[in-house]
Amino acid sequence: MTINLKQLSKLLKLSPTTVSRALADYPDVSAKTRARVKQMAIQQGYQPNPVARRLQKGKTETIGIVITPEQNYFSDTFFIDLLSGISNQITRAGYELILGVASDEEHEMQSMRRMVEGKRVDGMILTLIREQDSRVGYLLDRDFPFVLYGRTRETRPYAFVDMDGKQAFEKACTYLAGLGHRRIALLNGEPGFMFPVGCREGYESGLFLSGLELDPDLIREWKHKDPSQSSYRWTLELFKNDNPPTAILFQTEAVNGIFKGLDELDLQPGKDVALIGYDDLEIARIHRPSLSVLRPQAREAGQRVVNILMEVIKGEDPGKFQEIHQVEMVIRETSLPPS
Amino acid sequence: MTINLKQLSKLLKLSPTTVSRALADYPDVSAKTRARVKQMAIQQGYQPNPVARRLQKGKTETIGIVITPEQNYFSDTFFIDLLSGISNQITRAGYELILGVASDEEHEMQSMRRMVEGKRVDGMILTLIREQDSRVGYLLDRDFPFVLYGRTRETRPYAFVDMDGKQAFEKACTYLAGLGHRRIALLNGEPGFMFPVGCREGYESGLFLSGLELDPDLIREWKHKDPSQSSYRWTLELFKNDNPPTAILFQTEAVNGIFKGLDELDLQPGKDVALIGYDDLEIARIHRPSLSVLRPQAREAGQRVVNILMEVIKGEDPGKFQEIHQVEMVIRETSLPPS
DNA sequence: ACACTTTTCCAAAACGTTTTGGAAAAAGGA
DNA sequence: TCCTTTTTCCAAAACGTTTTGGAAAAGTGT
Repeated sequence: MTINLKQLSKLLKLSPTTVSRALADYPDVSAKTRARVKQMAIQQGYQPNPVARRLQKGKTETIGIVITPEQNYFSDTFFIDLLSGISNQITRAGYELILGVASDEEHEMQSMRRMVEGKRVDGMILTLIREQDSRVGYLLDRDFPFVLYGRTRETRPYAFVDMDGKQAFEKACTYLAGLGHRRIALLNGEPGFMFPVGCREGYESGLFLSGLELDPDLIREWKHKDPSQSSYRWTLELFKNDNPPTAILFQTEAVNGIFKGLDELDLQPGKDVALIGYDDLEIARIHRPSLSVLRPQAREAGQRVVNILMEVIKGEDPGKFQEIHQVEMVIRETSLPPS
Repeated sequence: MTINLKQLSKLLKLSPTTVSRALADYPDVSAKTRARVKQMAIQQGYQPNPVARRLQKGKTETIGIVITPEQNYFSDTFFIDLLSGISNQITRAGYELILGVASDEEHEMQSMRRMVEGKRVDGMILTLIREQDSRVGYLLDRDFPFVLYGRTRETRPYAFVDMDGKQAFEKACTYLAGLGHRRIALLNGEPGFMFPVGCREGYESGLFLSGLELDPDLIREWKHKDPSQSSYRWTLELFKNDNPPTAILFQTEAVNGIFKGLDELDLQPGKDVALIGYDDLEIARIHRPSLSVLRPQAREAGQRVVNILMEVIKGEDPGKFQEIHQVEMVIRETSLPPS
């Protein structure tokens, strides 16, 4: 069951060299012996020891990722889809995915340093990127392969895959304006992180394209640590306004607080206030009325991240890989014209 | 930055042997040279190459885990807490955690086999255990180290850490009965998985201890794939009963459906129907009224799982490690006497 | 000064692969 | 047949550690 190369080669009366090369389809081994070797390998259940191969090849065949639960990472189906795409693609490449779980920014860095400086990975995948992200500088400084899911403020070239949050929010905003909405609010993600930046740009651009004024009173942010709580409070405040909104754009993650706030104000989602969320979580589909959403293709993005990282590890110029993926809009029941 | 043992030993004018042993605190190297070696190692930023060490030691220093997103794994803060405990303890031991993401039972097995037969891990951690779980038989058959979070139906001894779901539901049930509830319903997890078994046992035992009759009409199950949808429907059915319940026990994961159902029936949670959920998720804390819950200590459990796995890997008898952890009850606002 | 013990160090082997640099065998060309 | 080319194989080295089994040096007691 746990036969190794030497034993296998003895069984075949061949040298380990030839067996190794036969299995790797080198041209300098005859078709006949190659077939014989492969058959015996299968019969004996031979699997090359990955640790030995890694040592010889000078690669760990391993990719690292660090997640931070406190930032509400996993309440989001979106992230598990991303992770699923990442994991499957890594497996397909014969690599391993090692996971770190860090409670805060400091431990996040610490976990990454262990992987990088401890020679435990060939490359890193970074998610939930901040506007100023020390991880990016760290990796660029030591020329270590990595790919971002997201973007950051950094002048040096680096590889990333990002969703076009700007275009998505612009689309949602003009759509609502097209329905006749004139007061559109934005409940945006926590400042400091990068993804709300695009959302806001798209929102502003959408307003502009629709000939609407931007009203700072209609913009709020929710906290990562408790999306529901903060969005609940912001929703209540929003409607204290003399001239309250008739529509809200937001990240779906924060929807529970909005629903709760609207409920308390006796406003019906979809009827009294139009809603479009960013991310197609379970709650969006099962809620009545069902929630119109912007739907990023997380799985596909995860696969792209891995494919790009493999290229970067091979030595390709990271600056060549900067992808911005389109986001689909799914119209359901909460995006009606104003009443 | 990436100095190796040979170079370091040359710098110190010592043999690699001595340097290696100095760093590992062997007694056969003098205190003076040990200090000298350690200082130089730090100064040069020497980190032993883990791949080389693994090859020599014949260990991968790696633990595997496979998760399945479709079973709604991550909507549950509980699981990320468990994973957090696991990850941190593994890091503390100098090991790595490799993650597989599988879409279904078949890929779950496939992912595990790759890890085990491909010699990629020293041990496995299994979660979300089924009553008949092929993974357990597979690992027992080849005598491969593993620890379950949960239990299964298997006569051979194996190591596990489990929550005392039975005791928890018994406690919750007798508590509600003590408040005067006579009709207590159970909305339980999907059959086939092991954890609902304990919940039901505890429920039945709690009824018995309180002198209450068991009414099969008050028991329902929700589906893993869409907890909210199925629990919503069951809730509606539950109250079609001539003699409807005044209290419901359930896994917190399914709470959204219950809230929605009660809302539709114009029943107020906590007031018209007492509720106690299993798992202290975010929604339980932020909902108004806040949800009374049974709170398992997921983080601690994760740490125990790892510590036990390390012992099993060392060769200890797995049968010695069978832990059942108590579950705390947190009384909030949804566990009042019947009105 | 001698034998004996303890301390301190190290050369060589081992872990299981892949790669390098040939060498032997077979095939091809005259 | 003999020389050349191509095909097929393999011995040895290498990857960077840890462990094994001493050997040299230093200390101890007489």
